[in-house]
Amino acid sequence: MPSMSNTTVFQQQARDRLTDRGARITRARCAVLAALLAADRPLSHHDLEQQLEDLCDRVTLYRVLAWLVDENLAHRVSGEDRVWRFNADHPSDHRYGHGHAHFHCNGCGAVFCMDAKARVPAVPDGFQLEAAELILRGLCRECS
Amino acid sequence: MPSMSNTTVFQQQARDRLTDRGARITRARCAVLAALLAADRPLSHHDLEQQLEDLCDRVTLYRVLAWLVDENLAHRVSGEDRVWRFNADHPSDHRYGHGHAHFHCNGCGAVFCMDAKARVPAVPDGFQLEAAELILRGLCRECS
DNA sequence: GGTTACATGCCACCCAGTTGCATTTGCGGC
DNA sequence: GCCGCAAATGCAACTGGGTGGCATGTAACC
Repeated sequence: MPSMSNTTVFQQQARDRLTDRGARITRARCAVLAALLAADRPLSHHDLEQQLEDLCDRVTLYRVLAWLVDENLAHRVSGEDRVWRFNADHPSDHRYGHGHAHFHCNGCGAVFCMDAKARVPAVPDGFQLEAAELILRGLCRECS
Repeated sequence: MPSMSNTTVFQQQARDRLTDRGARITRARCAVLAALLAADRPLSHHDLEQQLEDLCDRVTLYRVLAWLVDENLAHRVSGEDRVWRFNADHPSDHRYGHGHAHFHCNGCGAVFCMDAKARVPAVPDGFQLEAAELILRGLCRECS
């Protein structure tokens, strides 16, 4: 990736993902997916709203995010602060495995993806386990 | 506990806890704490509101719950549905250890406490780990 | 270029939780 | 038993994340 700006790289990646899906290429989808791909941690609706300025409506942003999750292009992390954060799924480079742990910073509220995975325990009879999620809490680099 | 109804037992337990703390005994606190003690799983604000009918105001309920958490008489579980659920802490019988796993039912949304505990992994340099939480998802007995 | 189904913008709304403030109430002291 | 006061409660209005409905705009196929 020579003189191409990072932004453009992610924009292109985003477009490629969308065309792979046979989905409609729209400004909002490209921008949101590119932002998620570029981010090193899950972004909240609020984060994205700021980053994208008024590229699209608040509601559209919600809908695009929901759509991305639906299409398995992103996944949703629910935080202690009752806001959802979104991560682009990286199928090519599996930076983090599926069901990887999330670190929630008690200081700034940010969420980070970790390599660690949840070890799946046994559950009582009658319960059907489908997924396990490991949540870590503490202070991130900035807040320590 | 002979002819004493369960309700009364928990009411008494609740009163005892409050007096231990040297805290003021109020109708709302007794009722809420008793309800939590009697429950076999974390209760949401909504659950409690229904159960207590109009024993107290919506806001008071929020305040009592916050106070109980503050006093370490209860703890809070955050669910996927963005509502908080509350569990009485059982210090005498440690039914569940601290930091025990929670099972979230994808069917009815209920949350259950489990014996299993999170295994604490290593975190990257600069991060300070304070707590680990294990979330299990699937179907509960009723929903399977 | 024209058509059409899908995406978007705008509106008003819902729901969980909070804040401010006036009123009530538990409880220790008389 | 009664008083006084701090603590708890009730009420009303508010906040903030998220949703639903519907008219308009637009990507993609022809």
